[in-house]
Amino acid sequence: MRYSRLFGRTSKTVPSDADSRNARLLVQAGYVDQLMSGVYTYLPLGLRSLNRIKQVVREEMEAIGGQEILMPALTPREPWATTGRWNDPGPEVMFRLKGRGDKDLVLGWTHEEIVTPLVKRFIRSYKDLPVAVYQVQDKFRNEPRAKSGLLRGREFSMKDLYSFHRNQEDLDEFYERAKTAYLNVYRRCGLDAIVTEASGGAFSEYSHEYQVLTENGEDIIYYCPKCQYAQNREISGYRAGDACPKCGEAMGEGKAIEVGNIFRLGTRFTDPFGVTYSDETGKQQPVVMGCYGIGPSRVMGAIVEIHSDDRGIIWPKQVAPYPVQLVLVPSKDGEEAVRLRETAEKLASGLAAVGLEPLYDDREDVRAGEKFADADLIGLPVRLVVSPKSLGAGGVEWKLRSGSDTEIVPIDAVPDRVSDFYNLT
RNA sequence: CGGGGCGUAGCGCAGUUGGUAGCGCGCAUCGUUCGGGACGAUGAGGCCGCAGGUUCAAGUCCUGUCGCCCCGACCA
Repeated sequence: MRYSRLFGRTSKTVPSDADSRNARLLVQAGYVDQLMSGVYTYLPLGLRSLNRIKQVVREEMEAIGGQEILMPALTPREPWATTGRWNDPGPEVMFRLKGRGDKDLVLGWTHEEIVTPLVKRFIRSYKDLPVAVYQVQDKFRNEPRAKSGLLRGREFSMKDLYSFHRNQEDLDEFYERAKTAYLNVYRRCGLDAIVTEASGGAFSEYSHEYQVLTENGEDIIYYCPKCQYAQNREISGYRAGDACPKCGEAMGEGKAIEVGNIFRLGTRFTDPFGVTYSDETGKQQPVVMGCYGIGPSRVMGAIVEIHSDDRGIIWPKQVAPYPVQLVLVPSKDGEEAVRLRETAEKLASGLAAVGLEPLYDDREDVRAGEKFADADLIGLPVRLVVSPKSLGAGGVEWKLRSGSDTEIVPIDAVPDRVSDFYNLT
């Protein structure tokens, strides 16, 4: 992608209302644009990162047998009335609107009420179980107070997976696999998530939240630095320094952002919709259910909160919008300028040819300093510089965003070098 | 929903006791610069959030309203 043609731009200043770190950096670097409180447009760079996060999520969901579907965001009142959620939580959370004929409609804020009747249509026998379906979709929640950039929006991206089982044991077994899959997602996204016991609502003793420690978090958790056991303060009687119940180590207290939540729902939703199956004896049995949520947009915000410095974002490899920022440093010497440009163009297409299309800063009228500042702000993991200096030294300059060392790499060796860097993961 | 702050050019801001709007950045053109956000010159860009009111006259005073941010309460 030629930077000169990229829709969206970096800015030296940032809107005064973008106060959280992720909002400030993502707006300043041209990843997102705020439409209203808690609602953002994803610009090309932002959408690419968001899509890469979603891709990681999809791969891990598929790995545990999840099958992707897409349910509507526009839903009718009836199923919400069936489960009682039309009135509780009601309009405090739901966006409601009227359709033709004064019909009550709800914008999807979660999808148990939609997926459960859906699954009922296809479940007859124990042979149809277990089944797990998921979707990646924008959710709408009428937050009393949207805040902190992508961390708490009124429209936000959500992956919600629902699993259906013949009994509690089967749910438990799947639940454990989901727990692991979730940790894989966060690890691949560069987040160090802690599985945290949290309120289970009416359905189970606990749910599990995935919490990432950061000063900008909204939750307080107590966690064991040794064995990683953790509880959310909302259910916890612990205090900082208390002995971990699992290993005895002193527990820590920290602010954290919740990047996922998994629940054993039991028959909370399958009962009201009458979802049953025939067991081996032909007897009808209730279907047991679990649900599992990750917010890719919130994950994106959390990544920026954590992986950034005073100059900009520092993307983890897996979720960077492009693998490489290729910087062409302009030259005053006409002949040399042509040579530099040819080298950079060739390198850009060479990288693209092996699936590593760079963000290529081809701007002619911008000085090196500004290009470097933009590269730091945008935060791609690898920066390659084609300049009189680098060519004089026999190649292009290689630098990681996360470090300060530079080295000269021969031009022909660059695609392999970048490729190796990304294959390590 | 309580408390607080703020709405003036794309962004950041100034605007005095009321007299019809300015600075910086950015943008356009030209020249000089050229590896860490350069400099000079010229220029374009405004429903002063919106609606009422007071006044000869409102960015400025009054009332209302909408929006944004922060702290609470609540929540993936």
